[in-house]
Amino acid sequence: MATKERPLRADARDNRDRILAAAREVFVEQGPGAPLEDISRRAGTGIATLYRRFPDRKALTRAVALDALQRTRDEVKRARDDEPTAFVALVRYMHRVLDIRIGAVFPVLLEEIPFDDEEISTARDEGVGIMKELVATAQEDGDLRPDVTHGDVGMLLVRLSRPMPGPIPRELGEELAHRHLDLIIDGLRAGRPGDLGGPALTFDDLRSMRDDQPT
Amino acid sequence: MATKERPLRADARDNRDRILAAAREVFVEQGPGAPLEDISRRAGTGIATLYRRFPDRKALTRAVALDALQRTRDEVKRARDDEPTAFVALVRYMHRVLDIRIGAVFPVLLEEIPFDDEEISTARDEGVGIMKELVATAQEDGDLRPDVTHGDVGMLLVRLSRPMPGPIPRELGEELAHRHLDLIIDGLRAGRPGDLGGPALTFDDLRSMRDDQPT
Amino acid sequence: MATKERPLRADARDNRDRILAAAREVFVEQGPGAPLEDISRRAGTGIATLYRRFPDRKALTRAVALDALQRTRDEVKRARDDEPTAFVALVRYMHRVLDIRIGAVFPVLLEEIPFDDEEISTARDEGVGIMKELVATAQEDGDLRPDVTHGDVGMLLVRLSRPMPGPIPRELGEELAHRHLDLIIDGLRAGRPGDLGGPALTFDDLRSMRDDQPT
Amino acid sequence: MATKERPLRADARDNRDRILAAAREVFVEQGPGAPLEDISRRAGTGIATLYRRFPDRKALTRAVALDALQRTRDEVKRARDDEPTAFVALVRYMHRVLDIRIGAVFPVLLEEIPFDDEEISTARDEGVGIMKELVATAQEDGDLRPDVTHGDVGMLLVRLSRPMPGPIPRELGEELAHRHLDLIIDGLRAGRPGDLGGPALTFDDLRSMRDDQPT
DNA sequence: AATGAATGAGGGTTCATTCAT
DNA sequence: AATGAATGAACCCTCATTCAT
Repeated sequence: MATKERPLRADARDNRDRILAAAREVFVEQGPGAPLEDISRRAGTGIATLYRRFPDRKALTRAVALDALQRTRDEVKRARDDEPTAFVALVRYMHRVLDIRIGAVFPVLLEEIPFDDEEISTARDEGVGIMKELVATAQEDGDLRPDVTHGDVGMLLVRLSRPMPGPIPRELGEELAHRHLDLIIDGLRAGRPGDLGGPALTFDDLRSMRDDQPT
Repeated sequence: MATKERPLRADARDNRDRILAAAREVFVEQGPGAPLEDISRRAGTGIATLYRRFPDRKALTRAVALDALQRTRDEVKRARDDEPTAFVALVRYMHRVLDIRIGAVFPVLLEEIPFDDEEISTARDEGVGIMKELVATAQEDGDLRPDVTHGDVGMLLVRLSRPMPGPIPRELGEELAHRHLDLIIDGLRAGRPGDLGGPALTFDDLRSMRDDQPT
Repeated sequence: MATKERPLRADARDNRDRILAAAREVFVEQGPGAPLEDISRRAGTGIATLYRRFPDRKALTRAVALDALQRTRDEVKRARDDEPTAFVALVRYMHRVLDIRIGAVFPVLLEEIPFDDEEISTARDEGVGIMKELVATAQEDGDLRPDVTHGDVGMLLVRLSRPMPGPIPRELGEELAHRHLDLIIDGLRAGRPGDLGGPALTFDDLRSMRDDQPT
Repeated sequence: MATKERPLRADARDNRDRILAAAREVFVEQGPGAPLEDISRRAGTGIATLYRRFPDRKALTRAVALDALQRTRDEVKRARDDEPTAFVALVRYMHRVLDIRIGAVFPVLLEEIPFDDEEISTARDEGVGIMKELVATAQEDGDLRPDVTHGDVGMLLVRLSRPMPGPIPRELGEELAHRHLDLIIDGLRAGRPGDLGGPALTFDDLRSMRDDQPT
């Protein structure tokens, strides 16, 4: 579904990479609706070059998202492999996700990428799969409260990944996100007094909701 | 300061209220840059009617913000007066704010509203003032962890107020927000293991950031 | 063509007059495209009252123009009757026309009022007719150079009647118009060295041009 | 001061020139508030092309004004250098300005252009300076009446530059303007009977009026 | 292959005109 | 009869996308 591309010439490859990096930055700063010309300018190329690499906004968004999902998957793997307990791995993973900032494109991702996009699905499912295991294990270990789902973990990360509105400088904003994540992590620990109300959703629930929408 | 408006005709009043309600909803769903025509359509009026009531986007934005701030202030007062402990009052207040649910936009609004707008300042300062007291008292009572600030409380509410991206039905989205708030509240309780990193900001810090911006 | 109106009630008559006066002022200040709401506000009535008296902008413009044309005709009559020579009468008439400021609506008048508007035609033709006589007589008297036409006189008045663009205060602008008229009058006197080039047009020429335009 | 523009591509240069020419024409015909879409249509381009060359209405207006001022300055220089007497040079200059024919808009433009725009100031001051000399010399020579100012000359040109309202074909309109200019020139000659009333303004007076406006 | 230029569609805002009180 | 409110059409400007060099 996403193969068959012959390798790009070296300079073209460079351009593609620079555009992707610029897009990541600009999306984080201005949101996923930022003017594409801003992106090409930051990448130091003409707008037409951007369009040669990415046929339209959706393709660019998808590429940024795919990249982020792959990094996310790599991070969760590494966390699982490196850390002594599932809970510690989960904590490390969550902080890394904030750094990757997939939240910047997540809304568009959910709304516009076709369900059967293989590369995307693969990266996401691999990442989610491992995260799901970490959640289960941490609950078995008695470290993570039993009434949260891996869907909660994902959604909380989305909430934290979006930049705070307002005139908060970028660096400070990132520090705040990590601070608030720490706070949430303390709420995730086992032994909390109250039971959680509200719906306990999984990623599969979210996916099937999307498929129901006729929009 | 409410500049000498004579009472509107009944039908005009109705329209104004409907437009305000529609704006609240649409801003939450689409962000504060949403097309004004979407708002007027949802209110069931023509676009020019919206403009007759609110001379430009800023005026409408301000009205939505003011309304939300006033409701918020009323809720925090009621919570303080009705509930047995400061912590319980704080919890109730946070859930109510999610229902008012407009938190997501108001930091953005504050950027666009002149610093010396009296009605806005009054409503905000009253609300924040009481919330600050609740935070302090709950910490003295030993119910709230000592390393969170009232700024954290406000910002967490902002994060929770934005609807999750994707095709999640509105009602479910609200239930999720309350669920995640419960989780966060458990993280706010005293006696948590880890210390919070990151900057401990107050509302005054946020305000002074705004004043520093050259924009 | 413009009779048959039964006399208005006294207060309605008042409103009509106030609106007409306001329109004259506003057209002079803002040009003939000024917002009608500005006019009704200056007249101290609601916009709907204006529309009750004048079904649309054209009707209002026409009324202002008719009023100005009638005053103009009256002025030229009075000048002819009062002054000792045709040239002196012509000079007086020209200065009076500047005060009446018909130029403010003249463009619209020429472009939008139907050719067969009787009241308009009558007032204009009476005024032009007398002016034509004055021109002829002044030329016979040897006071006015023989190569100008009454069309030139009319067109020069139009040029002088339009307000100078830019930030010139209204009063000063009027004084300047009279000053420049004095200068032009000196150019109109008999005994000038050069012959005039260019087309020597009459009002009838202008009228027939209009009728040719398909626009 | 010409902000570092690299030379445009040939086709873009063509478009720019065509848009500028179209703007000149349309502004003269419809006034400086004419729809920009009319201008782009007359230039044979899309509206966005106009906006690519001129970021907003002000920039276009400024470019038209600058172009006219530069041509005017060139004409007055050439007239001064070529003609035997100052008066003859002045006469030639005035006729040339009518051909440039943009006088009608530039006072309005000057309102909208920052006082310290160097290119504009330079072109204008050079042109006005030479014209001022011509006026003074012609008066010393006894050819020009002593009671007119160079401000009068400029303002009369503005009045003549605007097209007559109504359906007068463009060519005829230009011939009329030259005819009326001849008439005015005869009024400007020395030895005229009447003294001029009204305010004798200079360009500096007009400029200071602009600076006084609180608008 | 890379670039800058051109385009059309969309959203903000104003105003002439019609409608309900 | 008089008023204020509501409406749609027009114009400004921005941006995603296509085209010519």
